[in-house]
This record gives sequence, structure tokens and C-alpha cells, in this order.
Amino acid sequence: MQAIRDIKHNFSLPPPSSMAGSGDSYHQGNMRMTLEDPELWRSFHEIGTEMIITKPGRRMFPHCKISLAGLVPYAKYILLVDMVPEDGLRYKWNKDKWEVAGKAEPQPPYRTYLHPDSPAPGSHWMKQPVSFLKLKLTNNALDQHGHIILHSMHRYHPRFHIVQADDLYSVRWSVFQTFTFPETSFTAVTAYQNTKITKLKIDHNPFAKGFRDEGTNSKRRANRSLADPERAVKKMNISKDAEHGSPQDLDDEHMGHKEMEIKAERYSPWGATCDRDSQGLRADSPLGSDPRDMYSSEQLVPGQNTYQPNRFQEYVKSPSPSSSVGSGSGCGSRSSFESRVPDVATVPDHDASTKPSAPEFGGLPPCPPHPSAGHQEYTGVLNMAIAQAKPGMLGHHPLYTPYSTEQSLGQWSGAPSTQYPPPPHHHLPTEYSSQAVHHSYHHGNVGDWSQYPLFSYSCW
DNA sequence: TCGTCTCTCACGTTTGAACCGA
DNA sequence: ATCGGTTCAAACGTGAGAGACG
Repeated sequence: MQAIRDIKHNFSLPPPSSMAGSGDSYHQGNMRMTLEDPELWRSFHEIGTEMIITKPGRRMFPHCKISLAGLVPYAKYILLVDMVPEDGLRYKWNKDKWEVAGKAEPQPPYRTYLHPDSPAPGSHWMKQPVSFLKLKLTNNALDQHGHIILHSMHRYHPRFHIVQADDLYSVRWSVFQTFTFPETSFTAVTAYQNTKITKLKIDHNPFAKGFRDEGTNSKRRANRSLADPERAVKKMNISKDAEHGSPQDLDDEHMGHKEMEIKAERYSPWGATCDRDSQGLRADSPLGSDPRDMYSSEQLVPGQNTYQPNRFQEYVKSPSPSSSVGSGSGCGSRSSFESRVPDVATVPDHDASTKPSAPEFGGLPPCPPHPSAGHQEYTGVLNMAIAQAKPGMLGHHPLYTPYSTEQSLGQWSGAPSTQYPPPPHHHLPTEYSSQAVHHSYHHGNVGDWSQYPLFSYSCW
């Protein structure tokens, strides 16, 4: 099934020639990205995808696999993936659903995964699906293998970036486009919480074949469930909770899928989010109100729906009803398949020090971005560390910090310091500032999702 | 002190790439 | 150069236990 049904429009904004480098002669408007195995992703998503993170690094399952179209066959592109927090919350698994457990922990060192084939001509990327199989997630903040560092019990979603660049060294000057797929959002965990997710993983992951019911471990698993009354109770409660019509049914509600409401098993694990939803503030709502949303992957980045990250501080205080992610029409940007022009990674026009101090969380949900910030029709300048990753990261950390200035510093210099130590002060070229300022997107607010850094670190 | 929650590690199973010989 | 068999590293979830926290 196609993840993108109509994404070709709204790519009309050409990259400024001034920053497109050699690529400015290429029309970027027809780029399309399709998520492979959308059904598999959806089946996980409906339950509440969990991804294991370990110290040595763990692959994702399902892993990110995309198809590309609309690239210039002879132009070279670089593909990247990063993980963006869904919101500023930490979650816990309670009984049979996820609940908010407080505000998010300080953002770990931010990293971006570069597809090993990069750079490669468009023909290469388009000839077959592109797999990010080897992308690994870790909870080790000191990781030196270049794995993407995440916090356990936090929610993220992958973000795919296509950068037209002849080599890694020109990336930062290149135009890029960013895509997200609602169904790929997940909760990072060190151990599976939802037994349904475990079962799905076992059923679909070839490496877990040995744990399948027909396998040798069926007995062990059966015994386990018997020996763990609480788990058994959980399972029994699953369908019960689904009937309560409580906020945890949010997924169903917002998917607008009657079918989902009927199926008791498709309970929503996102109890907490549902609550938020009830306030018209649903942040994650991976499933749009429009069924198409399930498969439509427009360029959500910087989609107002998907991007809760790092903006909660601002929007908590000024929710935007019309852009509420979870509201029936909240996924407007998603359901409309509106593709967006590249994200801007650099947000120099900002001073983190002006950011309000951490808000009292009080279970308040992150709010969607302000409508005025919803459409990011601008061309991005890649604020990429790749070209400088060795030896330097970009040093404009304060610009992106969703949290505190300290954290942002850590974000930029924490992990990389172990491998690619950033220079003490590496400020963006002035071009960055001016260009970013000219973008229609409003960057004056620290809470904006787009404050989330791109490519402060890369690995390949 | 106790209970809960989260994380870590060793384990057995499976896959697939690498290697080797025919 | 190709094919088939073997080896082994890597990946998987499990389950017990440790550690942190209230």
C-alpha cells in the first residue's frame, strides 16, 4: 500500500538558488517518499509501537524502509534519519495503557543516522526501496558507535531527510526535504511493556522465530503468563478498557475508524494521550481522522501534528485548537496530504536564554504548534554536522534547545564529544541566520518544533 | 523496610554473511 | 566462475535479578 497518495503538490517552492548550491538547477518539487510495509507498521501502531533500546544498540523492528520517487536520476542525494520526540513527556506503562509519568528527561545527545549508501544518485535511491535496517537505537548517552540515543519511556518518531548534495561536505549548504510517517511513531523502552507488541514482534521478526507459539518456547511463554497473574490480568483487562470509552480510545476516535471502535482488541495504549486529546490537544495521534492518514505520509516535517517535541513549553500555555493534532480534523495537515517544503534546521534567530523556564508539567499535554507556524513553506538550509562532523559540530546549540540551554549544549556537544568533538565555538555562518530569518516559518519561539536540531551529529 | 518500576545481562534460538572446497 | 555446505557473528525476546526511588 502506498504511504503517499498525493504528495506531489505543494513542493512548488523552489530552493533559493543562493543556497541550493549545485542543485539549484534541479527542481525539487516532485520528490515523493513512500513507507514500505505500511500494514506492518500500522499493526504495530494500532497497539502502540515499542522499540527496544539497549546499551550496545538495538535495531528497529519494523525497520525503516522507504521508497523514493521524483528524484533527479543523475543528481546525488544523501538520506538521513533522525528521531524526534513526540512530546515533552515521559510515560509509564500502567496496567494496559501508557500514562504520562512526568516531563521528559533532558534530551540526550542528538544524532542523525546517515544511510550508508549516501551520497548516491537519484537513480540509485529510486531503483529499489531504501532500507535503514542497520539503524540502531541506544540508551547509552556515551555511545561511541554513532547509534541514535533515546530515552526509555519516551516517545519518538523517525524523520527522513533527503538532501541533494554531491558529497557530505556540501550537505550543509544543500536543500533538503523532510518526511515523517505517522505510523512510525514509537515508545522507546528497555523491555517490552505491552504483551501485544511482544507478540507482534515475535510473529513478524524472523530473529524471534524461536519464540513463536509453534516454536520450542511456546511452553515457556505459556508458563510465564500463568506464573504472572498480573500479566494475565492485564490481558483480560485489555478488552474491558476498550469498552470504557475512556480517553484511551483516542486512537479509534481520532482515526475516525468505525472499525476500530468495534474491535475491542484494538484498544489504545495511549491512555494519557487520550486525555490530552480530550482537550483537543492530542499530540501524537498517529492516526489521523482521515483513514487515509494511516498511509499518507505527506511531508509532515515540520508537520504541526507530528511535532510535539520541544515545544510543549510554549504551547501548553497557548494551545491552538484549530491545529490540534488529535482533534477530529486536527490532523488536517496530514489528511490533506499537504507536502511541505524542506524543513529548516537552523534557527539562528533565537536566543534560548529568553526561553521560559521549564513549566510545571502537571500532566498538561503538549500542544500543537501555533497555526501560524503550521506551514513551513520555506526552503531549508541544512544545518548539518556531517560535513564538519569530523572534527566539528555546529555550535549554535542554544537555538534548538527544547529544554534548557544546558541541555542544548549537551545535545550538541555531549555525545559527539566522545567521537567528534565539537569546536568550542563554531557559529553558523551569517548566511544561515539571514536565510532562516527570511523563511516564512516563525522561529522566534523556542517551543517551536522546528527548534529541534537537525544533524547535529551524524553516523554512518 | 517494602513494594514498584526500570534496567541489565545471560541464555537459547534463528538468520544471514563470510568462508571454503568441489 | 559458480554452487553448496559450514561456520560464526549478530540479532531476537525471555526471564531473573539488580538498582533506584518513593
